[in-house]
Amino acid sequence: MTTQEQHKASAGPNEPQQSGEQLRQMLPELNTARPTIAEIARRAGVNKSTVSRALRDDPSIPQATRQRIQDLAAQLNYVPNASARHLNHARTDTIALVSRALNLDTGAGSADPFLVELLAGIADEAASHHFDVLLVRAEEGERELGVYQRILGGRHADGVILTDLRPNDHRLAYLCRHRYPHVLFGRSAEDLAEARLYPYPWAEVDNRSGARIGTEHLIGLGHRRIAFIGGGDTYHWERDRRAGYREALARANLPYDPRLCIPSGISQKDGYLLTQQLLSWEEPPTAIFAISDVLAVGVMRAALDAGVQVGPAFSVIGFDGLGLGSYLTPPLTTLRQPINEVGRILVQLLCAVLRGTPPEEPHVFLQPELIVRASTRGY
Amino acid sequence: MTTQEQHKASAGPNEPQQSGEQLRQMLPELNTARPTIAEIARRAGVNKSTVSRALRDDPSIPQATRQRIQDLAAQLNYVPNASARHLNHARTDTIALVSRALNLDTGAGSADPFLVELLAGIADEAASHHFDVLLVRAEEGERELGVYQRILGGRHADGVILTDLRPNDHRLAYLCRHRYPHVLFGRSAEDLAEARLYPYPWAEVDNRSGARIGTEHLIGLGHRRIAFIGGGDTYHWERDRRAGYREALARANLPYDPRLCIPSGISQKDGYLLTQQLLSWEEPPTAIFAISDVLAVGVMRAALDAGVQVGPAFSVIGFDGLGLGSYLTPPLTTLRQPINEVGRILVQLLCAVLRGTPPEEPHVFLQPELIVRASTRGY
DNA sequence: TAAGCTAACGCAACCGGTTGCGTAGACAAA
DNA sequence: TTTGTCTACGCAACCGGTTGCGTTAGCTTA
Repeated sequence: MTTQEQHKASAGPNEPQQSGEQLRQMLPELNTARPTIAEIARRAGVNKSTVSRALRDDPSIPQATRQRIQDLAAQLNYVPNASARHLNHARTDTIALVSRALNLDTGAGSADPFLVELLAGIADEAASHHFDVLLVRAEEGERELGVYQRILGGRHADGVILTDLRPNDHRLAYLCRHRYPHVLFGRSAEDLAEARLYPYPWAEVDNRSGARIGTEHLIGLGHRRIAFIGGGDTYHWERDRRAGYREALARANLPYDPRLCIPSGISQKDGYLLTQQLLSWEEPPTAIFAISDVLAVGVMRAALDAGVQVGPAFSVIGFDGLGLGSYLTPPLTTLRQPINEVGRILVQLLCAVLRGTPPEEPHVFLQPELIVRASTRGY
Repeated sequence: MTTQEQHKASAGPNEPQQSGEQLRQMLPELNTARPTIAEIARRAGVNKSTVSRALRDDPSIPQATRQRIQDLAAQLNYVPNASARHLNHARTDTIALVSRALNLDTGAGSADPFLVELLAGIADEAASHHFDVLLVRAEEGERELGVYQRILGGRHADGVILTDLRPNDHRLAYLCRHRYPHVLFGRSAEDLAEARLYPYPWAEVDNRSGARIGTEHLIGLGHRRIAFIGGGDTYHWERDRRAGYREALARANLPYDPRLCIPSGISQKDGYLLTQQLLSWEEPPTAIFAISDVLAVGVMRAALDAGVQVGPAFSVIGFDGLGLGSYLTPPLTTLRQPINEVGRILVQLLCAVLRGTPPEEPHVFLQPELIVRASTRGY
């Protein structure tokens, strides 16, 4: 319970007056007796197997009988029991998404806007493949692998989508060892010794190219002292974006100044504080590349508070393409990730693995799109 | 596929060169042969039933035997098959969340930031009750009820959480008729004829009180011509917020001017365009209550573009308490909804229903919290 | 030593579908 | 009438656990 005031329905306006006791008496028995195939068979005067076949439109059952049984089933509101079906087929037609963003204590502050977009893509594509989607919180430390054992070993799902990939991610070795079907959102095991033999597909947004393109955009505007704020060393996406930044500098023959490449947390507050520091330098940078839009928000607010006008002279660029970027003042230049698309593709790849027919091209790179707005271009 | 450029891994930098063909050969057989209880029984030289009991720490099995079997199971990496268990127990220990926000085409523009917070609360609480969470897209029209039939009738989940409640929501009657366990995020069937007999719990944020408090905040600042932008007539939350606005006016003996209460879509663009109109009036309102934070963003941008300073003289207030509100210029006064908390409570309520022991108080109102920022107060 | 009791475990049915195989019955051909 | 064929459907095992009840071995008690 939080400190939120919670009042009861009886105190609310115009609410029906129901106590828990009354409700307890009203609450119907749980509907435990749903019609089964055996029940339909009994009523139709045939064998279970005949019903099963009729419902699946097996041509060995004559059309008339089929129709009769189907009508009866519809009339009884029959729905096949998923567990029974799953048990037979040794499949559950379910895929799981494991995400850290579901944890309440990730320190990301408010919820990750990413996840919904990803989920929308996943849910949409999964539905069209007749798959259910299971949502699973990622655990950390000792219990991390236990999640996958429970979900895949226990057949809660047939396969799983991994996110938040790290270098030397030990989940990969574990999943391979147990032959648990999975796909990755994010680059795989290129740093594993057996990288070239890693057999599962992945899809990712090309973070390195995106960061390079963004940095080149700043360089093209004439900036020479470009700071890069953000990220730790934990996840691939952070490392890759930083690599893209350095790549752009190198291509432009600009020196890489480690003091300008600043590690940080992932909240807007980190962006705010670090930008304050940067602006207090004798010779501050003229542009800041924030590793995420959320960080960029803090960057821009710090500039605002310091009286620095964001635009061509002092440019800020973010990464992600979250909706909020266009509402900032000035609107934020950023690299938009096609998250929906990633979700769809991940499901397609995973379904292919589950069918045993991996796709022609198991490794999909999606290019982020540079969206130039006033935070670099001015009005 | 979008118009995004998609290139292949082989074109990416430093990527292992794997073709689909190679991968097809590498991809291990799906792990179909996981140990079963029968397998363990065979190896331990006992009966299936003994293994089953030993694994459940049944005291009728002597400690030594129990330990031996448990060790063997751990060594074989045994995980019980969920489908088999579910089939036995006539329970799946799974709850489903049905949400419109997962549809790609809801017209909401970018993804609903709500859902993640709600999901985080749900996932957290569900995990502590040992429940899985299934994510299901809401369908509309003809196929809407079919979703519930499939999920609950087919035993994909034991119960379901409904969102986006509407007046006369025919889903409620359907679920009651079939005795499908469910809880509501949002007010229930008070408009159903049998409202007082509706037996299922619900939890909701008190939208009416929130809107009233927000409006009273504006009135307290001296505003007399307060516009209310937003919402349609479809969902309870829209109607209730509007009702709260009117309630505050009535309590303050201010006239209700229908021209100031403007229906709209739910995107920031709607907020933008409607505010432009309002500002062009001969005698524009001095304050705007936007029905959601997203709309408020559009409102504030329109004011900015029109050269109207948002603050004490021209105040804007939103509703939701999304993280983005604090990043706006000026930061947005809003009513924060305790969404996480709602998620937790919904799960608690649903679990209670599934246990057959409904909670003492089945109807929970959570109060939104007024967060006053510079958009009404000034700097 | 036989009857009685309990601890320890096996047997088999069951959950709700699926499926390989067998067979009864209808009908045609010999 | 017998043999053969094909259609329409039944029988029973099976998926992987769970559970009520029965049985056996071992020990105590009369």
